Amino acid sequence: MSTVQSESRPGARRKSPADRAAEIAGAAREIALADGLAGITLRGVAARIRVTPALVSHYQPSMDVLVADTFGAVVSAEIGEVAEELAPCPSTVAALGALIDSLLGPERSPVTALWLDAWSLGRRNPALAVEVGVQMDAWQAFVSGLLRAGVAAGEFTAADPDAVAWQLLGIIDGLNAHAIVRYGHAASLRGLVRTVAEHELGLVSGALGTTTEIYLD
Amino acid sequence: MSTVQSESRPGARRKSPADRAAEIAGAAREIALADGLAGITLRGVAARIRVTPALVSHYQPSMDVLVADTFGAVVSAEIGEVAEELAPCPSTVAALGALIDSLLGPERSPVTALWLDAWSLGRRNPALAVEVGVQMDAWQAFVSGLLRAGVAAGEFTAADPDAVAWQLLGIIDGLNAHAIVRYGHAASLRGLVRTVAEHELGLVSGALGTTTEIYLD
DNA sequence: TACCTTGTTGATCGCACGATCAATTACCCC
DNA sequence: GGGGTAATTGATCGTGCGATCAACAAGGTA
Repeated sequence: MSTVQSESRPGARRKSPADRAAEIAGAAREIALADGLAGITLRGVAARIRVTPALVSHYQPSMDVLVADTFGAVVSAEIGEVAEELAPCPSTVAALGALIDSLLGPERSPVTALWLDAWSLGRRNPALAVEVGVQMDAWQAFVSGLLRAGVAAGEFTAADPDAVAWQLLGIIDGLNAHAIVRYGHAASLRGLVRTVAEHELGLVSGALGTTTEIYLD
Repeated sequence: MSTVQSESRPGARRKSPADRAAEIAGAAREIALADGLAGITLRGVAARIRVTPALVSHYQPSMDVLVADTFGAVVSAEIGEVAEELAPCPSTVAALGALIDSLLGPERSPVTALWLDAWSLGRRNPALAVEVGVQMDAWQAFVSGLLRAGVAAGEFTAADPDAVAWQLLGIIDGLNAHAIVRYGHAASLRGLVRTVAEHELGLVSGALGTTTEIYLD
C-alpha cells in the first residue's frame, strides 16, 4: 500500500507491452467464448479492460488478425488440455475412448461454437481462414499420431491413419454442431463415434468403452 | 416491340407486389449462394435488381427475416430436389444409397456453406435461428420417413429411426463441412457414411453400394 | 384525357464499426 | 528531481449498414 494509485481519470496505470497484449488477448478470448468470434470488437475489447479503443488498435495490426489469433489460441489450448488429459491412459485404445468422450462432452460446446463461427467468418477474414486450416491440421496431426501409436503398439490396424483421423474428426464435428444448434448433448453420440472408430480400426465392439445411451434433452 | 420502354431514370418499370417480392427473393438467393448469408445486404439486393434500397426495405419487415427466408427457401428447395431425385429408386435401400451419394456430392457445397453461415449467424438473428431449427427438422423428417419405409418394407431394421436419421445427418454435415473448409470432396466419405448406415440398419456390407475410394484433392 | 391508387424514389437519419494521429502524461533512468 | 521515452488518450475521419418518410410518377380506370 505504498502508492494509493491515484484516481486520475486519464492515463490508466501503464503496463508493459507484453502485459497489455496478454490482457487484450484474454479479453478477446472471454468475449469470443461468451458471444462468438463475431462479438470481438475494437470497442468491446477496449471497454472490457477499461482502455481506449485506440490502445487496442495500437497493439493489433487489425481486428481480423486479433479474431484469428483468438480462435487459434482457444483451439490450441484445447488440444493441449486434451493431450494432457489423455497422458495417463494405459493404452492407445483407452486414450482413444477418452478422446471421444472428451470431444463429445457438453463442456466442449463453447469451442464448437467457435469452430462454427470460424468456418463461416473465414470466408471474409483471410487471416482467420488460414488459422482454421492450421488448427484443423493440428487436430488431425494429434489424432493420426494417436492412431499411429496404436498401430505401432499392435493394438489395432489402420491402413490410412490420416484418412481415419479426418473421418473421425469430421463425424465428431458434425454431431457436435448438430447437438449445439438443435439439441442438447446426447450420450448416444459417443456410442456412435465409438462404433465407427472400432469398425475403422478393426476392433471388437465395445473395445473403446460403453455408455448408457440416454438422450439429455 | 410495341413500347420502346423509355429510358427515363426515375420510376423504373412498375411490377406487381408479388413479382417484385419474388424478384427480391431471387436476388437474395443468388447473393447468398455466391457470397454467403452475410453477403445479403439491403443495398446489395437493391443494386442487383436495379432498384432503390428503400424499395427492398418496403417489401421486407427486416433484413433479418429476409436472410432467414432466403436460407429456408434454399434448403427446402434442396429437400424437394433430392426427394424428386430419389423417387424413381426401386427400393428404400437404393434410395438411401442415392441419398448419401447426393448429399456428399460436390454440387452440395454451396448449400453446405449456407448451413455453416446459418449456424453461426443464428446466434445473432433470432428469425434465422428459428428457420435453422425448422429446416433441420424437415431434413430429419425426410430421412426418418425413408428409414421407416424401409423398415416397413422389411428391407432393414431400425430400433429408433429418428435417432438414426439425426446421426446420419450429423455425420454427413460434419464431413461436408470439413470437405468444404479444408479439403476437396473425397469419394471415401461416401463409403464411410454407407458403412455407418449399413451398421445402424443391420445391412450387409456393400448393401448401399460401393465407390472407388479416390481422394479428389 | 383526367384522376387516383400505389409502386417507387431521393434524401436523410442514427448507429456501429475499424483506423489514424497529434497531444498528453505516466513511469523509468540518470 | 529533472528529463526523456513511450504507453495512453481524445478527437475525428470514413465506411457501410438498416430503417424511415414525404414526395413523385407510372399505369389502370372512369
